[in-house]
Amino acid sequence: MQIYEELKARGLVAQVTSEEEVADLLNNGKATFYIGYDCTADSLTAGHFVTLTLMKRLQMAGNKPIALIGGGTTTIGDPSGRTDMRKMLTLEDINHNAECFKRQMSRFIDFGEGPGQAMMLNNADWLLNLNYVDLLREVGACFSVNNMLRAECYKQRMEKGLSFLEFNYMIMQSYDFYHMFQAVGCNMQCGGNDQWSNMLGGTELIRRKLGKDSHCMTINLLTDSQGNKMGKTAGNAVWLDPNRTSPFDFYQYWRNVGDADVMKCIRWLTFLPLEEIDAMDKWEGSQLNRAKEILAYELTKLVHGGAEAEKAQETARGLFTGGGSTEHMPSTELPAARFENGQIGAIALLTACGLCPSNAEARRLIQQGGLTVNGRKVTDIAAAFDQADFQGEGVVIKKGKKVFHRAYIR
RNA sequence: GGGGGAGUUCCAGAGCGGUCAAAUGGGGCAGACUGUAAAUCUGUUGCUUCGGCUUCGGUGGUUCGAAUCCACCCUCCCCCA
Repeated sequence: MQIYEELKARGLVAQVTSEEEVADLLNNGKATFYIGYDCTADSLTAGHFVTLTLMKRLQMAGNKPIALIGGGTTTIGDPSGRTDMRKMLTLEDINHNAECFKRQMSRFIDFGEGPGQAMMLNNADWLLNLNYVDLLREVGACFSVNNMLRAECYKQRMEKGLSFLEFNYMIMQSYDFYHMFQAVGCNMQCGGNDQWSNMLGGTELIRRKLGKDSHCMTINLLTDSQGNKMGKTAGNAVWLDPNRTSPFDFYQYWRNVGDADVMKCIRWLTFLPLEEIDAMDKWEGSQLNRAKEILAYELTKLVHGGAEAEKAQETARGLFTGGGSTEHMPSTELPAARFENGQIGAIALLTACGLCPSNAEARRLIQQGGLTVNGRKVTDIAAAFDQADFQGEGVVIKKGKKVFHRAYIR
């Protein structure tokens, strides 16, 4: 099976400009494609992960990837599918974030000078020096405001308001494609399906200015069976940076996906062969727990490496099925100052470990029976623990049913 | 430029001088049930040294007392140009 057919079989492909031509490019290693990443935070998220795996798959099939860091476009902010305007970032923040992205991507993607190796570019290099009038004359004439306003991605903003700044995002993105088409022979753009209209802007611009064809392919957005975006917990992203989302928490996120979503995730995100996945398709009921383990393990391995994946799996098994080690669960070293007369109160312990943001919430948690320390349920908000207990391995705090944390002192 | 409307706690959205830390729904968290799933049910959901303290776009003002009234400002929406 060739790569394009495999992508389809995995259910990834959403839209393509021309199925025939895109398949030809990709299957024969003729594509030099780019995927853009706006650096609005200092870490990539699980949301970006889907496109990163796409990049890797296409690279493995012999195509040349360009990871485009949006150092320039981030200064504008993509309004696609958003109901509010993004916070404006300073140039320093953006540069810092771009550096972080670069480091993370290098874990998956093979960058270098060779023919199949990936390039990394930053659109700040060409966007930031554009001259307004020149730009208007060069590309402004190629865009129809009428069409732009009709674009699906602005739909929500037509009610809530769309600033001119953000409206220009599409033009900047189109310019990127146009620029790279000429500068580095980039003939294809890939991205999430929410980017479709922005992406078409680029092919249109290239056709108008240069009379040449270029292509786009979007992949489906990763949503659960309810239609909610995946890769978020309580509105917070699941990060790829181990300091933001520990490998254990990352593992747990995927270990906990719903029954209805496991196989889809495995198909989309892992690199397991399709035959193997098809065989798992028959699993049902509690058997799916095995599939969830596979999913969590495979993804953790991709993002954090095999050693971390082993640790996370071992820790999770230990915690949920008894025994096992507590060594690799997220932990906090308590400073001696948190202890008073050699003790720390239950509420202070929860806030010190970042398990509860306020004393009130910690108190509530305890009163509602959601705290277990070293296997013993704590229901007294005045409970206190001896400093000596935190020596060595420390104590294991369990918040609710699934959040484990270790607190220790040196 | 002219006219009309709106900004409320994580989100949506009530409240329109005291009984408002603010209805209701969603989301979150916790409990029960379970398979570390889903669905369902229950509780909870500003902070606090539990005396209080700070919230209803911003700044001032009226009042014993304001999310609620007034002035100005900011932001957004709609209609006309």
